[in-house]
Amino acid sequence: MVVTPELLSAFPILKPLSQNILRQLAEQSTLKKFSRRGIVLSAGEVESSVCFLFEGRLQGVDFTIDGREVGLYFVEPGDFCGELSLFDNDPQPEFVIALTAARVVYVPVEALQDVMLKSPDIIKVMGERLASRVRHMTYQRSLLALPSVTQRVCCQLWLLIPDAGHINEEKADTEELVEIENPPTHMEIAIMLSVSRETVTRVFQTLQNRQIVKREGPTKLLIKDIEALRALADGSADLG
Amino acid sequence: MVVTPELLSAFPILKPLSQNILRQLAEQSTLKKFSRRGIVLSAGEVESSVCFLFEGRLQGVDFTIDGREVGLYFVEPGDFCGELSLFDNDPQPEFVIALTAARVVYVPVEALQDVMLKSPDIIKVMGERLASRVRHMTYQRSLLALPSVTQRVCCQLWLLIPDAGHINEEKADTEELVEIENPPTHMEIAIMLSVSRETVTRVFQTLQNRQIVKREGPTKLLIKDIEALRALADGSADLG
DNA sequence: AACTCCGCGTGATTTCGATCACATGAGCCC
DNA sequence: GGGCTCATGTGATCGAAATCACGCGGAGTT
Repeated sequence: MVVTPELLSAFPILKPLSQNILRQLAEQSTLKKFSRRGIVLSAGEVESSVCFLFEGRLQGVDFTIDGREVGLYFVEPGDFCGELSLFDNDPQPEFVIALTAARVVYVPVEALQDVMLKSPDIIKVMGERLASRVRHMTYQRSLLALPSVTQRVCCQLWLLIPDAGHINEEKADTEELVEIENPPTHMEIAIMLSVSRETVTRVFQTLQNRQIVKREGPTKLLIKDIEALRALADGSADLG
Repeated sequence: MVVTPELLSAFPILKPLSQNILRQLAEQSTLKKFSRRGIVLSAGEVESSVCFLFEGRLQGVDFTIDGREVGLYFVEPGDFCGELSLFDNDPQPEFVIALTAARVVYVPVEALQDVMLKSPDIIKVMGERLASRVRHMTYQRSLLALPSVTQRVCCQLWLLIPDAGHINEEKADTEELVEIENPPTHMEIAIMLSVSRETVTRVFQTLQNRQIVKREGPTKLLIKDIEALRALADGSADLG
């Protein structure tokens, strides 16, 4: 499908580029639609693209030697994935699959590399992005060392809250209702944390009993008590 | 202590740089010695350096919310760490500590960034390096999902074998004795895999009973049966 | 409407590894 | 040498979560 420069400029990372460059990129890009479980990027792929997510949610997944699925990260709209191939020529290391119906813009790496050569800004931004990815993986790794599975699940849930960072500042309105659209399934959370699906279900069950979260239809999860969730996530409370 | 351009050129990543640039870098660099458990880099540090390891072994470590130590990666001589600060201005995310006595060259990020501006080669190499770090973290993450702790330990041990990659090719001489100098302690391996120190000890005990590995003095670990170790690592065998 | 698949919910059982509590022995520093 | 600390070795106990097994209901399909 046709990709317009306007579509590309919807992505923060591409926004600063000139109209000219955007047009050039757009020409080489394609828009693909995926339904749930669709494979956006395959591991081992040689000719690769950077995938900009327009709509939906993706998950990077890997597999252990014995075939277990491992969740690595989530991709939210406005963000992208597959950027590793910009930096080296090795194949894509992990799979990226669609968790919900999704629309993805594929930009060939070569096209983007050309742009990077011309505008050092983008190099810088891509470098920052990769660094941020490392930081994020480090944090995610430390989650796995938490002794309490409940705490792991609550931390992960916390990460799913839209711009969780800014919530700290406004302690006043803790009553604010936060919601997560199209939350990952229990299974998808489970593989992020290397716990069983049943365990995640049981944690969610308890959270609902305690009025901390609430399902609002099949596509929405309501966080009714942010403070309680934060306390569970940072370990100052537990579901004894 | 004084750093000479020759010392810097011992590092593969700096080797391609011109004598001029090396001299310039050397002027701003310092050499520090550490004894076991010394802190090479602190998390949260603002003014940071890239640390080139000349001798010894380092470990990147993080801590969970509840204070548990988490092992992230090992650094071998010729390699470096702390490179994240080259890409963004955020503080160093994890600690790096010396596992053995070590000699480390500190190169201030600003100096290295100047060099990067002038020679795009280095940018490229640093980008590749960061990408490789992501790949490595991804692999390490998938280790944590292995159901068998024995397998986890054997995989980690496999990663410690000097250039483990090339062993695949020479299947002929599987009798070759491989050795690991100054192997990490059981505790250091344990935190990499989020298992208890005792469990690591027990796995090693079994490996020694089966004549797969052998301690050779306090500073050397002998791999007596590479094939057996590989089989345990890839799951085609287990320590029933 | 009947069928199927998939995500969720829940109990019973079991097992593996954490934890605790030691012992032992090798450097190391006065 | 004597007394540190630190790495390793080992047994006993216990508990939390994996696994197994199943029910239930909603969404999509034919």
